[in-house]
Amino acid sequence: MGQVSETKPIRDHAIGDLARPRHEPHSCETCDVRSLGICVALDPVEQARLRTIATSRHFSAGETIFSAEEPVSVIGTVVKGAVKSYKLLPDGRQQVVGFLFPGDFVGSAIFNVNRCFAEALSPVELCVFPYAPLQKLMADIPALEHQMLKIAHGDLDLAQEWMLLLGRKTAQERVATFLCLLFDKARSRGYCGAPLDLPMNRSEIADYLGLTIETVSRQFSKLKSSGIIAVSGSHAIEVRKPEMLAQMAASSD
Amino acid sequence: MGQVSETKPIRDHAIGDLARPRHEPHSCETCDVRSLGICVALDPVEQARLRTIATSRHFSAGETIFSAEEPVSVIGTVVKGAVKSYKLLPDGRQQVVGFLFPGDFVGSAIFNVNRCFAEALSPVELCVFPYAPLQKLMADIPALEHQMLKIAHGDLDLAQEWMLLLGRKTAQERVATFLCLLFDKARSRGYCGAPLDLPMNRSEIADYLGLTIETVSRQFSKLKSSGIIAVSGSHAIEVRKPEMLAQMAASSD
DNA sequence: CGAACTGTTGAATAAGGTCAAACCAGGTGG
DNA sequence: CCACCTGGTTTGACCTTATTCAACAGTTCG
Repeated sequence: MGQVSETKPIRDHAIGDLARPRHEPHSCETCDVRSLGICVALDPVEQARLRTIATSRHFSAGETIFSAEEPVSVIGTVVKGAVKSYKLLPDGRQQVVGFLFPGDFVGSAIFNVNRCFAEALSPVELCVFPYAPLQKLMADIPALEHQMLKIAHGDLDLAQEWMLLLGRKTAQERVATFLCLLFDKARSRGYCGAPLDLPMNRSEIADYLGLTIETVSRQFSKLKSSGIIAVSGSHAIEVRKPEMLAQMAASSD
Repeated sequence: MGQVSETKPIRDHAIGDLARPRHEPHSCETCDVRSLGICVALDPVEQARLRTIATSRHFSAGETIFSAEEPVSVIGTVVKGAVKSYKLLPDGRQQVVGFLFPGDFVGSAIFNVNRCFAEALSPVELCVFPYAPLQKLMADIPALEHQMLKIAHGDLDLAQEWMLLLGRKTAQERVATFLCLLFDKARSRGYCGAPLDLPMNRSEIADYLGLTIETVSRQFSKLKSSGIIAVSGSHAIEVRKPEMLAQMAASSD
């Protein structure tokens, strides 16, 4: 062991954080992710209050959104793009603890120091809530805090499900589980049948699954040659036999 | 891979659940774990309200407290003993997602179906809150819900830290991290210097660390022969060189 | 068009798993 | 009180899976 996946080659320019303009968020009425995440649970009045503190922030692909051990700077909902959340070992070994998509919540409203890193995988738009005002709103709006609790428990269950994957599944099962997860997520958000778009590269998949890029690549090749998936250009994947994939996810072959 | 640790040999008699008497909890004033868990955040009046719905339940060593996929039956605080929380794969492979000690919260107040299993490792006393009344209290007492949120975020961070361990650490680092965790926990609760008591067996440690019993045993032997720990009877461990252990936890050797 | 990545494939290696035997401690019963 | 049994634990020999190392192919972009 000791698989160090070279941490970020070029795409890291977390400078200009102060200079970056903070826009008003796009109107909540037209927001794509209003039906997801934090807003679902709020009535229109509460939603309006939340909106008064919200700002929109953009991050370019590869940019660090926040780092572990630093004071919490960003809390909010992903509106566009994809984010990876990860932890590091002193020697650089990396574990991705989650990929976040539109509607997902990023950052912790509870701790005041970040426990993990977050990086934009593609151009990302975030609907951000500043720390102190959010605290106040959480204290004021029970539905908001309750929704946060729901999200936290969902995340916890997902993390524990991933512990099962990392601790007990084979490489084949891990890759199958990963693709199933993406497939199901896409389907639940109105997947039309077109190939899935993987916003992360092989190295990031490997760091999510506790494997090396080579092993991930080999497993993809296997799935491809058995006709379960079709790959075009390594970032677009079409799931041809979802049932077989689901079956492989739990019991190897 | 495919390490199946024989699931519970004899110690499982989850019968008599209905017949089991539910006692009034011991007085909160004398409760050992009042300063931990859910109660810390509450003022005396709130604590009293929580007490009115609390009952005390006992489980014998090896008894199943609840099972995944079943309606939530038990939510509460561990008062005495130790609990393991775990997930299973269809073929019986097991991943322990957490060991719970006095003061820790067991069960989810958010889902209505259990996402994992819980089993008593030793005779356990739980301070249990029935589902519906707890929901009501959570809605009524903001401090209670906020405390739950804090706990959930703490658990989430721990789970993600464990993902890092399971995905990226070597066997040696895993065992060292595990012992450090127990050692730190013991110290934070007034550890006197006596040997640590491990309420779980090697198989359960293995299922927590994503290893086999043999590997765990070998790593223990290594630590023993290098004088970092001293073992007496396989359930009592004395940490002789905490600094070295801590160092091994992050970077192998 | 070529440099620089990113991804794929192959061969060799090592970490940890599997299988099996020995060991040990705690409980039982003579 | 001690021999015996039994389940958990340790240790050893061997094997498998995934990693490592290395070469090659495909993309992307200046």
